Amino acid sequence: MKNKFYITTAIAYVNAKAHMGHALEYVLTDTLARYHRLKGDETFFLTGTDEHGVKIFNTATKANIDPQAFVDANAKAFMDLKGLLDLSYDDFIRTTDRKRHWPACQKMWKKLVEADDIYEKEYEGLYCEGCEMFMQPRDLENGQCPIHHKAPTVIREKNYFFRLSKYSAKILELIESDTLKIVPEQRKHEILGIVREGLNDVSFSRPREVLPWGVEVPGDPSQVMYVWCDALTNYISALGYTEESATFKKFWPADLHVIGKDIVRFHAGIWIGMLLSAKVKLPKSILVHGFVTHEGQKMSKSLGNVVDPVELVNRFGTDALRFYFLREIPNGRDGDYTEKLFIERYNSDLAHNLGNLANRVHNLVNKNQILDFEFKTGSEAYRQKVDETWKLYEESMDSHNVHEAVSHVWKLVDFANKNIDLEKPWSLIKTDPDKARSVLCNLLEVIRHISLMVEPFIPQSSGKLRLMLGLPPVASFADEREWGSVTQWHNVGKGVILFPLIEPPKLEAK
RNA sequence: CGCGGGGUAGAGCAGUUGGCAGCUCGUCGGGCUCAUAACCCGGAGGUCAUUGGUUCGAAUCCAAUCCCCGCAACCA
Repeated sequence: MKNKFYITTAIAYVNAKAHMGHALEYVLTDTLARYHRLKGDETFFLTGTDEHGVKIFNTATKANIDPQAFVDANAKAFMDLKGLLDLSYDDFIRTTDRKRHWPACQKMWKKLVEADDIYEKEYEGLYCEGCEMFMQPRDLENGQCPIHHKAPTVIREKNYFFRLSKYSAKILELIESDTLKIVPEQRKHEILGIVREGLNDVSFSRPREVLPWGVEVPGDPSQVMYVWCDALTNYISALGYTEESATFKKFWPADLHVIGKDIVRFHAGIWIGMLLSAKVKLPKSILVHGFVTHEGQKMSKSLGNVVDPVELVNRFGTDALRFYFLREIPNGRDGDYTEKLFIERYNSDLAHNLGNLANRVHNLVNKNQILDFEFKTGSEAYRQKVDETWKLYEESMDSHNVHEAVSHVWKLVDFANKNIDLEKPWSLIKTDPDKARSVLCNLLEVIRHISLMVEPFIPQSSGKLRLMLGLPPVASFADEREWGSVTQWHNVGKGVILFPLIEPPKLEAK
């Protein structure tokens, strides 16, 4: 019996290019998807783009570009990340997809109407023309917009509202009981606090004059769906919610939504409310990640300290960036990026610990012409360490704690480095070749296990490692998870430099 | 008294059924020489924010205080 695993990222708003936060989310999600695939779960990994809204419409028209052409170009930049970050998603959904996405949104809307959860309301708000958005009275300074120093105008408009308040108590219960699991725990507390105060009904549509770029409300061409019913529905529209396709039936509900800490309330609140109302099954859990700061500061255009993930990949490579995110950023918390730390982590963990380990073992095997040998039983101590690592690794990965899983694997790398030093195969070669052979076998075997465990983190490097070992790429854990499951070492390659050292930046560069 | 998170070695962090304070990086000393000036071993470095309490014993439980950071309707 095969388990299924459906995992999603949030869809990216395409009015700007991808930043570190997107990259972090994609890498984290990709790693979990890869893990589940190797584990044998039938896995579906979805990502996509959010392409509607006033902001995008205005940016495009100001630049004299057709909105669709504008989002096409921007969405492409996000799709290009697949290669750059080595992402393994199965599908990419765009909210401007009129064939797949729009009908699903409209079906969702109709379901909400059927449940009597959509009602019409005259909305009155303070609108700042400069900001092009509604403002809350508490945001104003002396009745004026603090940015544009102009009094906002009072605008009245017709909106459809979604009766989210009706589901407030139910949602609270779902989160408290972990029926909808929110990890890490810290984020669960945060959202519980918000839900306990009671969720309010939310505006679900706006007049077409103010929101011309979006999905039409069924039965009322004068109204366009506001972001919620449009964007959140992507998680099911891509699977084929509209026609209740086989894919939809197989993969929904989602096993895991991976999102940033700023949108927890929408996923744990509005999205769940919508599904309850439409009588669609609920996602099982939500994994919340933090933001990426730069030298301890929030990245922002105004501070001019934005780090471009694409540039980092070009400079240091895909796996270097993937590894940094996974190794350095603890579950759910904000992570800091500094170039110094990035290079340090890479040089120390990847180059010196893992890369050098693989290199020295392979060179010992090659130099001493013991390329072709058979693996007997191996050392009990090594076997135990590997088994123990697998257990911890799986525990961490199964609870979506990738950061912890990485650190377990690196303890195994340390173990190997320590033992090669204790057993000194380079001198055993001269005194006791058989013993040397068996030591090297144990080490190769450990490296093989490492190549399996790191595949979800750094797939390219895992592939190179396998090539060195003379083994095919990792296909699944099941085939190779046991100690000693590879018995013949015929094609052990030469030691190559897996991770070339990165020169630390010159001081004057700063 | 809005809600939530946190204050542990130079930096970044672990550490709740209370029991001699740990990890990574950096730093200092030693070892090894198979390897990417890598790897291994050892040392130095902390009044665990403050104050009081419970206890044979508290980073860990309780009370109070100080400080930092998120969130409070549409920026991952």
